[in-house]
This record gives sequence, structure tokens and C-alpha cells, in this order.
Amino acid sequence: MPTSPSNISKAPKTLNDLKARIADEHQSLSKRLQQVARYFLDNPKDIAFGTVAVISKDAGVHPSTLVRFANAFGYSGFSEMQRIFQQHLLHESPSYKDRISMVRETFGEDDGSSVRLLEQFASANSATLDHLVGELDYSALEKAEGLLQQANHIFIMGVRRTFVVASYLVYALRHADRRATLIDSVGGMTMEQAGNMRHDDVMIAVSFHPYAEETQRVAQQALDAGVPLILLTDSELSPLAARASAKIIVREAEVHGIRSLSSSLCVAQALSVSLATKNK
Amino acid sequence: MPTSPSNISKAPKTLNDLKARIADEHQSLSKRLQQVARYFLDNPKDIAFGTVAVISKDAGVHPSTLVRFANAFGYSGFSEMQRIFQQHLLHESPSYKDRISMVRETFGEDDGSSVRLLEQFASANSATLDHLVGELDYSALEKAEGLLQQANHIFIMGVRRTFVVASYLVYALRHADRRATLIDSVGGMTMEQAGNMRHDDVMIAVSFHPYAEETQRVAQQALDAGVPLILLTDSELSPLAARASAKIIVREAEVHGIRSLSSSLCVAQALSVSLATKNK
DNA sequence: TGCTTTTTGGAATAAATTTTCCGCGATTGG
DNA sequence: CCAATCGCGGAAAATTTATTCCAAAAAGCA
Repeated sequence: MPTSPSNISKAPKTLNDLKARIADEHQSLSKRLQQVARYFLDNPKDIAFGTVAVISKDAGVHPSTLVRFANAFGYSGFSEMQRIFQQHLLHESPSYKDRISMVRETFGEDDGSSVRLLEQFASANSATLDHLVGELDYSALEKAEGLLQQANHIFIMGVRRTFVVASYLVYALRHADRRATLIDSVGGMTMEQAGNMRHDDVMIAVSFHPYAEETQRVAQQALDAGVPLILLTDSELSPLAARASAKIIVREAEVHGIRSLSSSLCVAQALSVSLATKNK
Repeated sequence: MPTSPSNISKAPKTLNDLKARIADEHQSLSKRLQQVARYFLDNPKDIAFGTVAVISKDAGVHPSTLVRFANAFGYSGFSEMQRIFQQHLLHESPSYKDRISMVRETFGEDDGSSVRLLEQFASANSATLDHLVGELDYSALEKAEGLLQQANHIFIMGVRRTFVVASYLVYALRHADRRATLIDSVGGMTMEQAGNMRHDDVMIAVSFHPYAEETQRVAQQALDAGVPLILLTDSELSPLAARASAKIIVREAEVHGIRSLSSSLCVAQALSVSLATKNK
């Protein structure tokens, strides 16, 4: 006879299910177990991190009571139950990592068919966008917006993979009535274009791994000229991160070794429309 | 001599301070420690919950390296450092849903706020991607794939809003080892570039409302030269639709008068990866 | 190249945490 | 009021987890 006889049903796998079960069975529990139940419902976060020792002390019960509590709900022990609380904190919304990895499993082995691939990319990109909202550093976004607001002229650079983002930014910022120049390398005049920057301008560099050297060089030149740098990148460890006035870090989905740009473009959209509405 | 000699300064007490320190000293660390640093910055949540064993496995280093890493930043051990990550999750960031509403309060509800806009764009784009899977005409996609498969050279054109998609296609197709040329208008030589097309080539035109005239003219020229046309557009009534060999129709989200490109780019991804896998 | 210093990974150690076991005490039903 | 049952807490055992130590490898330097 492993646990409580009334609970033959399996242990809940999500925090919401578990909470519901706890609430349901609350009155059928013993006094101490009710005490634990209340504490669990009221302090889910402490459960997620705490050890049996501290939780039991905080809840005013004996350590073994916690184990009994977990057993009463079908778990093998406290640790297994705790994992539910942790996972909830870990990926709150319709989990991101799970969704991405599910993409691979659900759609099975790649037959190379473009249909399959489209499904995979679509759901991966969609998941990333959902996550973007929760992960982005909004103060950085607002900082960038402020800088752009005051800029006399905006210079934008991104090469290879990020060229798309850079060119979209130019397009969108011009629609927001900002003066924007894309530093492309047409005619090999990269540095000449970059040389035009003045201290009341702003530069936006879009630089993802492996951090193209051209962009770094131009950004460095901008910094030397006293031009504030807005960096749109994929990591805090991006080479220019230390010197940027505002660094916006976005995580992009990767499927089949190809990284998307959905999130970056989304940020670009938000930024430029925001500026558009602030035009007087 | 307890730890690294260069770090006499005290261990950071908040996650932001710690992250900053890690970013700062990243390049002065040893190879393995850099590896850890990157993992820490990229996966803070996993650090908060994981045990030394699983984290070190995920980060691809030896358990003792994690302890050394913590020591290098002035902590007595990994656990002490981990507590920083936990505390951040504990109160700094309440939870995604809470965070979003908190962000709203902090930055206001007004539609001009870039935060609010980001939310709107992200959810609109995400929703569009989810719909894409159900709405796309897959036979058109496969037709396009077949054409590209056999093409000697691929010419791609898109201007203004669709320039982004066109340039992404070029980038991606080249990565799939296809010969691809973007018909831009550098030097005003649009028609000269287009004049290169031969009957065994293929042209991709990306043309959304209001259907730029330049693209139509070039596509017409391609058709006249017997070049099959793949059309990526937003409506069956697109001017070139009637004459295209394959027409892929995607619907894009619109927020605040700005149309996205997520779906188009997603199609472009699928198409090019599909081609890449079929290279022999 | 040969030597010194630093870094790394393996194994052993130490610490902590969780779980089990068992007897005591309270509660309930006869 | 007594007996059976259930719940509880104390303490030890078992397991997991973090840390230290040391030798080998790598990197830097002369």
C-alpha cells in the first residue's frame, strides 16, 4: 500500500492541475496536510526553490510531512512534486523550448518536403514571437526609441544574414519620416558612407553571430565620432555590446540550422511605428 | 590564495550586476570559462533550477568548471552564485503574464508606447504564421520548388516593401548553393540585369499591393524571354498572377497600417531549405 | 625545443538533502 | 473506557549534490 487509498489517479503534471487537485481534496486531508496544502497554494514560488528543510520550517511542519503530502497526490516524493512548481516558473506560457523541440518531433523526420518545412518554420517562428514579448528588455527598447527620436540622421548597417533587418529598418524608418541611410557596400564605399556621420546622428548596427567584421568596423568608427550606437544583436557577448548606448537582445528560432529573423523584424516594426506616432 | 587573483572585488549581488560583470570579463576568461559564461548569459533560467550535473552537461563542461566559474566571480561556490539567479526569478520577474501587465502599467497603456506596439506586432505576426500553415496552397509551393530545382540561374526582384523578402531569398538561395541574382536598381541598370535572363532560368517576383510597376515590367520581360515566373504575392488578383507558372499567395498581418513580412519570409525559408536538402 | 604556468577533467571527499523507518500519542468507534 | 487506527515527529539511512584535490594536458614563454 504505497500512499493514500483514495488517490488512485495519477499525479498532476501541470501546476494548475495540481493546484486544482489540492483545492479539491483540501478538506479530506489531515490537519497537518491541510496546513501544507494552504502553504503550497499561497507560496508556490517558495516551493519551487526551497529545500525540504526550509519549506517545512516556513510552513511549520515536519520535513517528512512534505513527503507524505507529495505521496498523497501520487508523487514518488517531494522532489518530483517540486519539479512541477519549477517547470511552471521555468517556461510559464505555452512553453517555448518544448514547442520548438516539439516541432521536430511532431512533424517527424524531414522528408525534405517543402510543406513539412513550412510547418516547421511557421511554428518555430510563431513560438519565438510569443516568447519575445516576455523576454525583451523594454528599457533598452525605450532607450533606443529616445535616441532615434532625437537623431538628426539615422545610419543603419547589417550585412549577410542581417542585411534583411537593416534594409527593413531603413524602409520603415523612412515611412516614419525619419532620415535614414543604409550603409550598404555598393561601389565599395562603405567607409565613405560611414564617414558622413556626425555627433548628432545615431547609428543602428544589426549584428548577429558570427558578428561580421565590416559592421564592427563601421560601428567603431561611429563611436569614435561620438555617435550613439543602437545595437540589435543576439547575445550580451556580442562584440559591440559593451560600447552600445542601447542594446536590444533578441533570440531567434533555429530550425535545420537556419536562424529566423521574425523577432528582429518585429522589433523593427515596433520601433518605427512608435516613432511614427510621435512625429509632431 | 582562494580564487583568481585578478578579482579582489566582491561578488555581484544582483543578476544584472552579475551579467554585466560576466560580459565585461568574458574575454579575459579561459576557454572553458568563456563557454560557461556564454551559457550563463543565454540560459539564466536553467541555471536557477538546474543541478551542477545537468547544467554542466548542457553547457558541455565538467562540473568542477562551474565551481571554478563561480569562484572566479568571487562566490564561495556554485550554490552561492545560483542563488542570485533564483532570487531574480523569485521577485525581480514575477512571471510572464504578470510581467506583461506590469510592463503595461510601467510604460502606460497608450498606443504610442513601443512596448505596447511590440506586443501587438508580435501577437499579430504569430497569429498570421499559425494561419499560414492552413491557408497556403501547397501545390503552388511544390511547383515553385520544382521550377527552382531545375533552374540554371534564379533572378529575384522585389522593391520597396518587398525588397526585404527578395534580398532574403537571394541570401537563402545562395546558401542552398543556387545561383541567384537580385535585380536591384543599383546604377539604374534594372533592365540590363533583367536582360541577362535566358529560357532555362527562373524568375521570382515578389509583388504586394500596390504592385510596383518596375517589378511588373521586369517580370513581363522575363515572360517574353520564355522564363518561367514564380510569383510571391498577396492576392489572386495581383497583376502578374495570370501569367505566373507558380503563384504563392500569402496573407500578411496588418497592424497600424503596417504590413508584416513574417509569412513571406517563412515561405522563403521553407523553399530554400527544401532546395538545400535536395542538392546532390 | 624545453621549461613554467595555467587550465582542465577525473576521482574522491564532503556536505546537503530527501526519504524511510519506527515508536509515540491522539483520535475514533465500539 | 478500552482497543484499533491513523497521523505525527524524531532520527537514521540512503541518495543526491556540491566541492576539493590532484595529475594530466594545454598554453604560454624563453
